[in-house]
Amino acid sequence: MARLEPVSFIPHRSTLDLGRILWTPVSHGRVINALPQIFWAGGSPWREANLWLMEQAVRRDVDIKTVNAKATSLHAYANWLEKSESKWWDFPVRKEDRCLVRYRGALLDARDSSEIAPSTATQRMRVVVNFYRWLKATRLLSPEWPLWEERTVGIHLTNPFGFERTLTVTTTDLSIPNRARPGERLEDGLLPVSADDRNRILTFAREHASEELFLLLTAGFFTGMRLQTLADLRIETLTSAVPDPADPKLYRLAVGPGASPPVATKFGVSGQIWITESLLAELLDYAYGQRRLLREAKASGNNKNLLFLTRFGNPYAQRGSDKSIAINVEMHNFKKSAVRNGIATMRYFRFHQTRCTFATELASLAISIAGGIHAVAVIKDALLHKNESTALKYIKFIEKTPIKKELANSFTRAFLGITSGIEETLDA
DNA sequence: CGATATGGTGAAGGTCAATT
DNA sequence: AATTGACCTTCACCATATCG
Repeated sequence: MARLEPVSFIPHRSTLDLGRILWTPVSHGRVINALPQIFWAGGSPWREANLWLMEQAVRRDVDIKTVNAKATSLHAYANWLEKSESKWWDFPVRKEDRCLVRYRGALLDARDSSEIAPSTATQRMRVVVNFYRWLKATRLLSPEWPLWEERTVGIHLTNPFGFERTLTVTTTDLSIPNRARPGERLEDGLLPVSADDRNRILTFAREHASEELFLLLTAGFFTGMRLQTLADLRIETLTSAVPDPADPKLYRLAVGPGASPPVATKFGVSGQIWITESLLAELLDYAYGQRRLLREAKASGNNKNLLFLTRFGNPYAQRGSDKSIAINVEMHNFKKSAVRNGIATMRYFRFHQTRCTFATELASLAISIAGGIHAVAVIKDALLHKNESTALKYIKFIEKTPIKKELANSFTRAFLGITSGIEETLDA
């Protein structure tokens, strides 16, 4: 197996001094801490690939994360080359014998047998083709035959204001289109859980999970906030909640970089999140409870006002990134224990499904009261979506799924105000 | 299409307190 | 005081959805 290793790299310049080559650090160069480099199983580096990665890493306009993502794709290719005993420069006359064509086939097989997701197959092929483009441009590879056939296609984009423009891109006959799998999928490819399952999950969490996870799940199911946002909620976010004009039982929380205090959101969207009076009260209860105050005491300065802290007083959202590994891990264990205890639907449960479930419930309620078009506005508003298209997916999903709703459930009662309120404002 | 944000996972490592 | 084990966090890595 080929290896992928991060290497520390300082840019140098070579000068000739009395016939000797001297290497001096480039004065404006940056140190690259984790430059990914690929090594073959025998231990020798894949020089061409590593040079390509390095060239991108020194560019200011490319994020090192992107270089890493590319290295991962190229690493997968290197492994395939070794496993299939192919050489990366092997381009014989027969098209089906060429390494790129055979790699494409291997990716398609892996995709069709569900080893990798369709988007991963697409990504891997794209990166490899990019790499070969660079190889050709730098003359590191000068094959006798063309590696692929290129053509130009236009991609239609619609911006949030409804203007259309066309993006012209070059594609090859090797690229793998990302066909969506059959079956309805929503944001992040997740399916919502039923109201019954939601209640079962929350009941189980109340008994078998930490108080923090229980509250996070509850908040996720009833506000639709992402884990990242929940983990970054501040006490002041709760205390400065304002009642919604549409219904005094509903409050709104300000989140995003524009809120005060700021709360993390995906793509830095600022906006207002709906929360029911009772859930808000429960969170505030927890905020001033002994359990959380003990954690607050251990927290450092600007973390003290976080609503959710680990038992060491650390934020659940990992510093310097948007991950929340502590929660991931507890979710993982929670899932296992739930499955052991007979909640079979928990096997494939992801935290993000709480958001998806919220959106779906809200969508079906909004449709039944205000109709599809108003429902799009409600969903977009509640989930802080940038584009209507994402909200529309939920609506389409609901319209295709027979809704067996118990109209008197608590969710409906709680959110009646939102939908009827929107209807009034839109009618006015 | 290309770039990147997001978050899921196994394994290693850390913390704490009961037990030896 | 050292050991042990439950519970938890962190590290390193990976897949994949989404934006322009």
